[in-house]
Amino acid sequence: MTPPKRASGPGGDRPLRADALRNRARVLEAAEAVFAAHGTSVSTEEVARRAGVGIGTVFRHFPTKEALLEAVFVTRLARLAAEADALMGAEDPGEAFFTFFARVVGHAATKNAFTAALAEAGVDVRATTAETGRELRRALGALLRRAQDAGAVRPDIGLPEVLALLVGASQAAEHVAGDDEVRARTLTVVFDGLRASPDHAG
Amino acid sequence: MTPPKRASGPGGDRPLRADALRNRARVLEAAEAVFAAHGTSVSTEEVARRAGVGIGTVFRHFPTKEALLEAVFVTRLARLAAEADALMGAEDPGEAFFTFFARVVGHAATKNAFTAALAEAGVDVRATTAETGRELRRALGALLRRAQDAGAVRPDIGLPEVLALLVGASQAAEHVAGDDEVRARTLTVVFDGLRASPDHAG
DNA sequence: GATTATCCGGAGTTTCTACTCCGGTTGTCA
DNA sequence: TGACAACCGGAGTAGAAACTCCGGATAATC
Repeated sequence: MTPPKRASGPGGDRPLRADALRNRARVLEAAEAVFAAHGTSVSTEEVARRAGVGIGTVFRHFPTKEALLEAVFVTRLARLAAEADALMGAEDPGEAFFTFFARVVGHAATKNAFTAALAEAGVDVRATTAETGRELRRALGALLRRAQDAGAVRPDIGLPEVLALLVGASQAAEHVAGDDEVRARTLTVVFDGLRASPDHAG
Repeated sequence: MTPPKRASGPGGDRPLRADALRNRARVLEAAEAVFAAHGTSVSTEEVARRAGVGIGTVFRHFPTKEALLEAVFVTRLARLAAEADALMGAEDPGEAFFTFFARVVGHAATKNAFTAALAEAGVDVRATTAETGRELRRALGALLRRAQDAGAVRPDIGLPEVLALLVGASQAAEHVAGDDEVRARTLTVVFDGLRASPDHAG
């Protein structure tokens, strides 16, 4: 499924050496863990330490810190898009939609600084992020349409609203990270709002 | 109403000199504007420039950048608490509650980095912020209880849930800052969820 | 108006971090 | 197994930003 990574640049590049490939994966994994735990402001040196490699190695694979952040974000967004696609096969469209929503929010609750990735996906800053963001929006849009057709989600909202609510709910979940009951009740409010028929509120 | 500011420290301090008082106010105002426009990561020097004073002056009034940020946050939180108190006199409790909610979110839409202040109020990091945060929670709690007694807000949620939704909705609004229609529809979803009766979602 | 405590300005110091560079090491291929 | 290209580590560099310090200016007081 995944072709072997190649050195950056257009056209005919060589495949990466085995150790390089291994280190790249380690760095990415370490970066995700560190950024999640302490925010995106932690130093690149800390990421290198966590990955068990030198700083030079980190910067060779990701030429700037921003590129590293972007790579982490893209990884997460792609993972989410895949989850959404998987849920497209579910029998109950409404349940599929709300399950996905809850799962995204659940990730945000424990994994800090993830909201930024979601927000990024919505506004398309960088090129590669944009591509993966499109992928996620496509998948989420499909889930939403199916749920609306089944009458499980109000018909008067679109993808932008859902995306905004996703970002907001993730932030809210991060905010009440300690208390699972509060988080559940907060999510219930949003879900009830998403189900509400448009004529409900005079 | 406001007693003249005094030099920091416990016990018998002298009142500030007139120019010192003026500069302090200027710095605070400039900091709020700059942080709102470019985020809290802008340099203290930029704040000083905007305020038309030297860097030394900024650091004399606010010994660290963190103290400056905190002062800005406290100012905003206090302003919100006052707004909430003012709305306690409104005749329609439900309208008062939702008006306040929308107003807070409206601030966040244009004024960046304000969500952080709200979040801070919820978790009580610093001492002075904690005090003002308590004040805001008290006022918001009163608005909520009145609205619930009037049947305008579902009874199965408490202040923590509302606070989380406020933080989340503010983040969502910031995210769709460009599009007022999307923001309005997103807020409608949250409001409908807040109104929904608990047995609605069997 | 003279005196003095207070305050201001901004150059300088310290610290932190992203990023570079190259001698040494390791994987790859014949 | 030998030769070479690719890769690694981490000391070193550059730049930015928080914070300090003191000579000069200014407001308060008599």
